[in-house]
Amino acid sequence: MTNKKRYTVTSALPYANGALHLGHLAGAYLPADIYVRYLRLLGKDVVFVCGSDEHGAAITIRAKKEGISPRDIIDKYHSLNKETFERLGISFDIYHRTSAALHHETSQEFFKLLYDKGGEFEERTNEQYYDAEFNQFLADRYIVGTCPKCAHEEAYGDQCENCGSTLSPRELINPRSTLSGNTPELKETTHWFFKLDKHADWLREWVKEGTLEGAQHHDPKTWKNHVTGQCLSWLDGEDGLQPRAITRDLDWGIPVPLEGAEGKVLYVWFDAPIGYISATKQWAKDNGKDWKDYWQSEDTELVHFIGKDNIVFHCIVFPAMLKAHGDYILPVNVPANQFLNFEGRKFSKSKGWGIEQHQYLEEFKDFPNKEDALRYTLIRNAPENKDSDFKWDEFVDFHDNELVGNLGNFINRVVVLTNKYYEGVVPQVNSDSQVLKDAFALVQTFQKNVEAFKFRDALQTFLELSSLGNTYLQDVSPWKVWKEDPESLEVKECLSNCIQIVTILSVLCEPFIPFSSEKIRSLINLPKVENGDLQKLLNQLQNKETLISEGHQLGEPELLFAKINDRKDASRMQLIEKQKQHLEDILAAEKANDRAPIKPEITYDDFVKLDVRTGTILTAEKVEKADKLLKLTVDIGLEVRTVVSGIAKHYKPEDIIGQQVLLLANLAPRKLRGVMSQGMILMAEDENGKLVFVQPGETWGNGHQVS
RNA sequence: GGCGAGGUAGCUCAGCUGGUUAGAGCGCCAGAUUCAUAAUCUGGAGGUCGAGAGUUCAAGUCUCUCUCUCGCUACCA
Repeated sequence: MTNKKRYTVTSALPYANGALHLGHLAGAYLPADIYVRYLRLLGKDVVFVCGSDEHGAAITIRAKKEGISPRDIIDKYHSLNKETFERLGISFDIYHRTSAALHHETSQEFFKLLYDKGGEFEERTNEQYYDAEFNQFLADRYIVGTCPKCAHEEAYGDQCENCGSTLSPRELINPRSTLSGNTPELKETTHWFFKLDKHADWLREWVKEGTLEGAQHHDPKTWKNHVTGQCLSWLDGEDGLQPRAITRDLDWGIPVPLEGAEGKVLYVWFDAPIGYISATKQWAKDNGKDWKDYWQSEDTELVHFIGKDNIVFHCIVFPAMLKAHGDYILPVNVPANQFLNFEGRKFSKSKGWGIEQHQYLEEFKDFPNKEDALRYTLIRNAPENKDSDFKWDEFVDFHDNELVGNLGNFINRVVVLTNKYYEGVVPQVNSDSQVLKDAFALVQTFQKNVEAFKFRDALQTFLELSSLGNTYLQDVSPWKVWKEDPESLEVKECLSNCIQIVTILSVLCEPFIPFSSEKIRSLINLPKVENGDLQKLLNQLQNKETLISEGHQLGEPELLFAKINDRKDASRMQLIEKQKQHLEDILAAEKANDRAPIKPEITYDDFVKLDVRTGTILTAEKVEKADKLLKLTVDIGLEVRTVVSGIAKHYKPEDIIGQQVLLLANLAPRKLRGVMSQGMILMAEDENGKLVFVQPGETWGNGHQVS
């Protein structure tokens, strides 16, 4: 954290074509929310913006296929995501949308300014395939056709998956649109490209050294390794930076603000990051602020929170745009997170693997602490520097051990004891005791961690503070002293110190578990934490002032958190078991469905076209520069064939010499990794992908037919 | 094969620019305690830091080689 006057914090704009899952939350939204809430607690001037990214071909295509309008789709997901974030306590100052008129204007102005300035864009005209029925130009992957190299009939416009050739759509024989199935026509079209390449030099210096035009802009050591690494691999990559198209032929998006550019819109990655700016504008308008203070003032720190898939856009492309424009500040940090997996696998919507944010809220609607339980677990195990894994068992452990056993229990002990001994009134205070000094030290460590975007460590430090309280309480054991002497000063001091610690906890936890913070405050009968409260607390600790004064009346004891693994009430554990069962069902279903369905019927004539022969492997060797390929020579009686087979992962060359096999002998020859393969070895594959030779059941001569 | 990340206690992981007996949490074992949601506190066991070589007075920490894992990618089935 720099000591700037203002802070502009952004979270990646979600694409309004679907719901978000826990990985998104852990990656870009929760960390940003924590940082922002922390800044607010310090009394900083901060704006936290986000919103829906609502343009792009995926939305129009889906709309056409479903027979609804793009507007229907974006409205649905915009409200779903906005509302879900709210319910989870993600405290955006504004959740805007890129379909808003203000955003269209802002993007067009931005484009126009770069265009008029000259030197930033170039125009390129070429012919592209066009689907007349769907009335749009086709991206490469929306075109299929016959591969010119291997005659595979389902090759994509950019690549043939059969022979691996890199293709361009024009090379396909019999191209078809995947939208309408029709043959697309070629049409000439013009697009604008942003000359990213001309920005490479200063970008490299900016990323590597943190300097901008000779001046120190940020400390590059504060950037995460994987962020810097990925940027440099782009900047120093084989082809370096290339001009990138920033327009598309589409009827859904922001029209290119130029004469003769009808039917063209700004491409998503040009338009989406500008969404941060337009969101800020709208917020400023609604709140009587000047948006320029937050984007064009050197006194402002800009931070983008994103997932690792977005690093290049936020560390290279968008900064280049901002710099090209000239009036804008650049991000001081882009603390991108890696990915969160779910129970050992990637989130997969189609397979039902994982859980979406709104689903979680729905499934756990009867769980008392659902928002903070989730926030806590996701941060506790956030993919800050490497991919991490969400597990239900850990969710239960973290919740029950740390939130309930450590934090909740400490607070409860303190409130119960104070109520028992002093009717809930804060006893005599000594704000200069050692335990409070220790607590202050932990608060400072906590701050250091948050400011370095180490939220996992911050949470751990937070928990250490709660542990400090438990240990202290145990050491003094006021319940023992009390039995001897109910008027003991030691007991009063101990409990008062504990109450001070609870007060600190109630503030520190607010960025992470805001709902619980409020509950803790009500237990100690203080108002909800508000902006600047942490700063106030720091000053008080520094000056050894009391945080909560003698005579203050606490609230009634009440349990903060309910254990999940509760012997008296199984209901919460059942929620978890249900989730785990759901995953097991998916796995079981996968296993059951693993046998591929029977292919479409063929005739006997089709079958007899195959010439399968018995054979024996004579020699085998690895094919160079290929992990899976073995080059075999196979004796099929009449002749010896050279066959390349993808079995290197399953068999060592020396182990299969003499192996009897079945060979598809009349398959068209094909070159693989430079070796001509004359036929194909028949293999059987099980559900784990294990391959095994298919062979005659007894020793058999070579060259006999299989029928 | 290429690119990237990584192999540190049973599990999940910290260990920055090389420097005293390698750490935390969970789990396990033992004990203390009863204010508290079978919570808490204390102590203990457990690691030749993937393998080998090298640089160095000194290496999880630097260099090289090898090996294995994961992701992307290429080649497949």
